[in-house]
Amino acid sequence: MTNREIARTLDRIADLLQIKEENPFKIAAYRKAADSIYHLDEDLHTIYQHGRLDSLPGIGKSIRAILEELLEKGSSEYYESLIREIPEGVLDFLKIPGLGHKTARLIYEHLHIDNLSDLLKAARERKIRTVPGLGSKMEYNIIKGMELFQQSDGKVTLGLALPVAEQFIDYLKDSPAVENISLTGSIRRGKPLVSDIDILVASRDFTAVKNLIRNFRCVREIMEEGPDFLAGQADWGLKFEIIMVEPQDFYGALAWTTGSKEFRSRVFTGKDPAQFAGCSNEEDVFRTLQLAFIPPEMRENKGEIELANREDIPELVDFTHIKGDLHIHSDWSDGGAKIMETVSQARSLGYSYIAITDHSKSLTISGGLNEERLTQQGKVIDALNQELQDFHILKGIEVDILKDGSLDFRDEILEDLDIVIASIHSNFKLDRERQTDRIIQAIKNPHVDIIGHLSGRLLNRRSGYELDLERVLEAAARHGAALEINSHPDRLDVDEDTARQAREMGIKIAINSDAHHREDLKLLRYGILNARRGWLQPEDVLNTMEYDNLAAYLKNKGSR
DNA sequence: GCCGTTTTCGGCCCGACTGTTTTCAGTCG
Repeated sequence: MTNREIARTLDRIADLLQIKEENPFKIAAYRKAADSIYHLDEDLHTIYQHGRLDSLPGIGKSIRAILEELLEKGSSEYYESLIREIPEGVLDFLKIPGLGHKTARLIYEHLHIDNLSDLLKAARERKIRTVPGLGSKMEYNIIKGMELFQQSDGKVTLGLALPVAEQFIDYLKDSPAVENISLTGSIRRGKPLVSDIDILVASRDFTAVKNLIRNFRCVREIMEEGPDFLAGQADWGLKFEIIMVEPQDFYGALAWTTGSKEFRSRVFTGKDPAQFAGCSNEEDVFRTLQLAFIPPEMRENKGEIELANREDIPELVDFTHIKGDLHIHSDWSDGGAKIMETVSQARSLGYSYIAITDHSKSLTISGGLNEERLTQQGKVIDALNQELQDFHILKGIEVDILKDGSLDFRDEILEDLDIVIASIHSNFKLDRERQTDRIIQAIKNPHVDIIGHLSGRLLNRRSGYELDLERVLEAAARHGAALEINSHPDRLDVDEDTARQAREMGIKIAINSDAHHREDLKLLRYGILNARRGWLQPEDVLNTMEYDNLAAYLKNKGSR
């Protein structure tokens, strides 16, 4: 089992205990342990083999025993015993927004429903209201929640699919039967939600490749097989398809399979695949097509083909352009890492600066900083900056935008900071007009440099709040506020279309990790994919600036 | 269930919103 799967099992234990109304602190202990394992940057198997499970925070005697069982056998007796009491299907109820553990238990006990489709049926038949304490609103809630589900159409986040896809590639690439290998399809284009993992393999021995795949530990089931492909289900229920081609056909096939349906039909219709035989890279393929090379993320038929015809494809931002990360939490609020741990991680990524932007006081659950703690933190950062060579820590805050659009700190406090991100973390359900006014008021504050995760969406879980995007972008452009691409793969917010529109309006974008743990800094890769899908170029992105330029830019912001 | 530069027992992030109440419990962030 991977770290993420083990973390998920612990989380499910916590959910089951919560449905059983066990001691809340015991539940919290399982959640903490799950979180701790989820954010490890080392394989739990390795830690176990070195006898270091005890050293992990939040792992004591009981949970360690469960981990050992999971690592050795892939299952846990404790977990099995819990799902004998509460069927696993009841856990799915929790995916419905507004339906929590208590309600899940009530529905299961009174109606004996243990799966989502029966739940939907009961809601439609108005049976939910027969449960004491539940009413028609919950029925509406369930029906609405299921709609969101069905909209996602079985798609999963890139954050879930990409690591598994990369495990496939790591596993296959070293085999002598595999001469070349690449992601392809929507996952290669970096779409935030993908329906499956597509991988293209160049080989002279398809049988050998198929056997490799069948024996891969991430593969659960082979569902379909053809002469040159194998499709099935991997860990997490992820669908995959491995396509095999002869080595000389690899790059032609790669270009052919990467683009969206619309892109492919415009670029490849009527073309003979044989004409790409022997291409030694994708640039060759595009040359044969008499087009400038189009980066995979752009291949959506949204105007890029016209640009390629004119040899006018822009240079897109990539990781090598990134000089720092401007949205990072530390253990001063709800982050898991000390500031210096984050600094060392940032340095290993080649950055020359970071901004520490913890939560502000209203977000009590996340340990938001009050004025006093913020000042203390500022002094600590000043001292660290004295010691650091060739690296800078910006003093910042992710300040809450309150319900009325005012900020959680007075201007005099914000003024002293190097960088201010303003974000919404409450009152998601204001009407469009009020929500828009609220954000615009924050944008107008001269100390606000960046608006964090503008839409508030959580992919596959929650749609964003009601907003008049046009008005917000106009205000951002007028007042010189930047927008964030929050790189967390569950957010990717702003989305690619908004990023592209912002770019066209001259609004700067900051590609931020919103890291809460050391290794979360690496989530920036998702934000960069999103930025590239929005056609962003290095000069559009705030954190491609060298430190001195950025510092000057931020300093001038207030006077613009 | 975990943890301890006060502690091996007694603590452990909390406040707002909402729907279902008939004075509050459940959910969320």
